[in-house]
Amino acid sequence: MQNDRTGESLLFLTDEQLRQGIEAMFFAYRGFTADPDRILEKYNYGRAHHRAMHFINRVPGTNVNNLLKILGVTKQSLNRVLRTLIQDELVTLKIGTKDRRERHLYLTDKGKSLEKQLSTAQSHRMREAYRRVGPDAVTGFKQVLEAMMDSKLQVTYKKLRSS
Amino acid sequence: MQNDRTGESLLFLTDEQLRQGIEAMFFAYRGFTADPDRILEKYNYGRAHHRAMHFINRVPGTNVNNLLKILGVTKQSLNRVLRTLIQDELVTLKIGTKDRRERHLYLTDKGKSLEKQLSTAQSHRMREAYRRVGPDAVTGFKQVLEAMMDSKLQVTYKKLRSS
DNA sequence: TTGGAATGTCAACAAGACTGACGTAAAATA
DNA sequence: TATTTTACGTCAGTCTTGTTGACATTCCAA
Repeated sequence: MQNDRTGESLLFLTDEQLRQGIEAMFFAYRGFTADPDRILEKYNYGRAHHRAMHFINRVPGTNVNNLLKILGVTKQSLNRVLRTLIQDELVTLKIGTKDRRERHLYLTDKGKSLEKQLSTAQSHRMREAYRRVGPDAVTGFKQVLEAMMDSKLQVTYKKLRSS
Repeated sequence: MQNDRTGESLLFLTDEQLRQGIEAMFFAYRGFTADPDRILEKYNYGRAHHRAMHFINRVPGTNVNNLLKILGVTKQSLNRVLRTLIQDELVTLKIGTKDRRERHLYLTDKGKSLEKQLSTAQSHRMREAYRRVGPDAVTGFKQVLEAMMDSKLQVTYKKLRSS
C-alpha cells in the first residue's frame, strides 16, 4: 500500500468510494430482484425457481450437476425446486442417451412462457438503466462485476457468454 | 421504441447484452457477500446482522424506523437481529431525549470492531476489482447500479452518500 | 384526553438454504 | 467380471431470515 501514485489517481479507491460501491450493490440488488419477485408471488414460486428456470433456459439440456455448479446450492435444495417445476410442467427431464445416469433439463412451452415473463420484467429495468447511463457506463458496470466474481464463477460466466 | 438511431448506438441494449448484465449481477453478488459471510459464520451471525451493523455504523444514533426503511424488512425481522446484537453487546440502545419512544442505535466498541472486520473483507474484494478496471469503469458501475434502484431507495442511497 | 405513532414482543408459518445418511442405477475401472 | 465411482433422488432434521397477525406500552400532539 505504498503511496507511489498521485492522490488523484487513487481517489476512486478511498474508503468512502468503496463504501458507496457496497451500498450501491445492496440497494441495486433489491431493485434487480423486485420485478420478477412480484410476478413469482402470483404463481407461488420464489427466487430459487426463477434462477433455475433462467439457467435451464440458457443452457437447454443441462444436467443436474452442471446446474448445481452454476447455482451454487446443494442438490437437496435444487431438488426441491426442480420437483415442483416438473410437477407443474414447467420443466421436463430427459434421461441421457450417452450416459443414462444423467437427467437433462428443458423448459416446456409453459416454462418458456413464464421464464419469458420474468426475464422481460427484469430486463426492462436493466434496459432503462442502460439507456439512461449510456454504453460506456454499461461497459464499466460489467467490468467491475466481472472483477468481483470468484474466479470459478468468472469462468462459468464467461462460458455462458460465449455459448 | 423507434429505430431512429444507428444499430451501433443500440448495440448495448440487445437482449444478449441485457442477459449478460443480469447474469453478471447474479454471479457478482455471490462474490460480494462471500467474504463477510465466512467471517460471520465464525461468530454465528448471518447476513442480516451484517446489514444492520453496517447501517448502524453508517448512521450512528439512527432510530429503528429509519433503519427499517433502509433495510426493507419488517420490524419483527429486524427486532430478532437487533436483540441478539444487543445481548451480545455489539449494539447499544439509547432512549431518545426529545421523543422518548424512539430508540437510538449505536455500535459498541466490540460492535465497531466486528463491523470493521466485515467491511474490510468486503472492501478488499471491491478494491481489487476497482484497481483492475480503473476509475472510468467504476464511475459507470455506480451509475448503472444507481439507475437500477427503486426511486425511494435511490433517495436513501443519495442521502447516505451526502451524510 | 384521546388518537395515533414508535416501538417491542409473542406466536405461527414459509422459503430456502444447510448437513448427514441412505438408496439406486449406470458407468468406469481394476 | 467384480468393484468402485458417479449421478442422481430422497428422507429427516436444522437454521436463518423473511412474513402476517395480534397485542401492549409509551408518549407526542391535536
